[in-house]
Amino acid sequence: MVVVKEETRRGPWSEHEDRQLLSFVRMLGDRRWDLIAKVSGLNRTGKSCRLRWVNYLNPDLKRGRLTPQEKLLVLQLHSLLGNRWSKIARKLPGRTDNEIKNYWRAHMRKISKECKRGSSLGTSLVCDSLSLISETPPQSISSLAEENGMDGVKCYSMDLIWDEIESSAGGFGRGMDGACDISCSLVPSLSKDVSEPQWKIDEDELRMSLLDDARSFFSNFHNDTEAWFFNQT
DNA sequence: AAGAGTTTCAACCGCAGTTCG
DNA sequence: ACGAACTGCGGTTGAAACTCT
Repeated sequence: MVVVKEETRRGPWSEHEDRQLLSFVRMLGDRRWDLIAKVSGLNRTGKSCRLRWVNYLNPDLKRGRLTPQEKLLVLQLHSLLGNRWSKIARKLPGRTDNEIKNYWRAHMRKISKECKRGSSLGTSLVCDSLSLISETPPQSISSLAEENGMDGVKCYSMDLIWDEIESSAGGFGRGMDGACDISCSLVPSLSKDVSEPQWKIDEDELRMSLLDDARSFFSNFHNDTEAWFFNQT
């Protein structure tokens, strides 16, 4: 006799499954996912149930695109926390780590594409990202860092920042093949998240203009103040 | 109108950390 | 103290929706 083990269901959730999961989460809470998976008869893994709840069914979730304010906050927090999406998500009530991660990747893709094209939009997007980071008041960064248990973080003055840009770039990350890599340590996460040669632009000219644009951008915003950056060690 | 290219979003996977017996 | 089971996180993928040519 052959016992056929029913395959665990995968793929998109049906409305019926959603309703079922919802009612079991109400009964058992949103912690015991393996138990929920077993007793609900959903034939899904606990992991899958948790994910569906966290990313979709949880009534506390906000629907729709991130607002401009939320986008700014994501960029600021990412500059501080790196790819710790769940930590970033905790600062944006109603948003999930998945949502934020997706937004960040889309944002980076946009920048890299524009850079590839060599358009000024690419430059401005990069500057936007840099400015968002620097607009965060030092005090709030400090408190955020403390909250997240990041003691010993490194603060940068504007001078240091520019030193770093210029040195890391033998100009802007002059890579092995001489291409432009603006994902210098100034914005550490850029290089980590963008796969492929997405930051590579051939023209030295563009490299210098990016640098100039960024420099003038910063000088406009920071005549009187210093921006603070953190490096995780 | 249609096909190609791009973006968005939901879901899966593997791994690391935590809990429990 | 140890190992198994469970949970949470970050990276990745793929399908659907949307936009462009």
